[in-house]
Amino acid sequence: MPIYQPYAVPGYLIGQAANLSGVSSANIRFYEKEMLISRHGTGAGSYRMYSDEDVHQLRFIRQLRSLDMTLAEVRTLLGLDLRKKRDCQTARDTLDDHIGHVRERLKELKALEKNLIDLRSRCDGQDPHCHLIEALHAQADAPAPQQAAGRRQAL
Amino acid sequence: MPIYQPYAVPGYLIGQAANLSGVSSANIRFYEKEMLISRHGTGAGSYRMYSDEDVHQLRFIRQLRSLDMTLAEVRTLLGLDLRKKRDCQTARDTLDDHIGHVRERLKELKALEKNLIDLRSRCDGQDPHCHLIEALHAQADAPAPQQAAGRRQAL
DNA sequence: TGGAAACCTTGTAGCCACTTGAAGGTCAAG
DNA sequence: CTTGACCTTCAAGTGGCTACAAGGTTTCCA
Repeated sequence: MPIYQPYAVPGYLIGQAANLSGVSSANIRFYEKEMLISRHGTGAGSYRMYSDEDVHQLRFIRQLRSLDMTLAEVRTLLGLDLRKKRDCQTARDTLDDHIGHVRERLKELKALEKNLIDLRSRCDGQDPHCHLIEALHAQADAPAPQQAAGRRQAL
Repeated sequence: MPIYQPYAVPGYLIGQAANLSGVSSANIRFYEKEMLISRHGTGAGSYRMYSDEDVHQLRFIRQLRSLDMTLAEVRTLLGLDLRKKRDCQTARDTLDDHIGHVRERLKELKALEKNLIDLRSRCDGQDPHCHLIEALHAQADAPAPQQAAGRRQAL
């Protein structure tokens, strides 16, 4: 069964590039708008066409995103030359920063878990008085440890 | 120095409520729009006025947000009666779910940290060839462990 | 030749929980 | 009457997408 195959030109349609890279079509267009991937005219129709290198680039981006890097970080890492010492330094710095972010967020989440477990332990559902709701309201009025604990963040 | 004090009415202006609660003025207006806090007409001017109870409610919301709960969860917990058994159950369920989310995210982040550290260890900046950039590109082309690892998420 | 199926296009809006900015109104004190 | 400290509404931006609507293009099959 010959799948949908328009044009006899070399390259992939966006849907095929999506399948090969694991990045959705809509997302590929989004990356194009964000200038993480370039669009090259096909001549024939108005359909976007992608080469094997494009697909690699998409997989590369996907890989960095799966490491929770921001698109800004991805932009930094895209186009680095592994033979240039400066680029290698840039890559290491970027990664180090990112590891720092991850560790910070880990710390916050661990503190959060502890806090939540402590709260949860106050209520077993037996007492006619709900110590859980009570504790939440009491903590709200406590003045001290307000600024601590993580507000919801990107990572 | 008698600070800015318009009207001799009991209650706080939005900025005062913001200071007392730790929730910014803009954020209070946002919560009002989201119906997490109600606006009561002042009669006098067109300024919003807040009571001590309102301030408590804001602090309560802030407390739940500092536990990384969503506004949907906050909505659920707002207005629960600590004397009702059903409400207590609701509170416990909500908290249990939330702890589940936090633990899931912790797991993901820990896996991520490991992955990143492994990557980082490949490059010391001595080799003329950057093994870090190389590894990133190589991992992008590896077919297997694609779906694993966390894409950036809310928590 | 005609029509359905499968793909593509652009554009817009929505998600979450806010923050920032513009343009202007209201109040108290000097 | 001005200053300035506060308030108002409305709109848009943040990040990284996803989803939808309305329509165009291409291939295949009867």
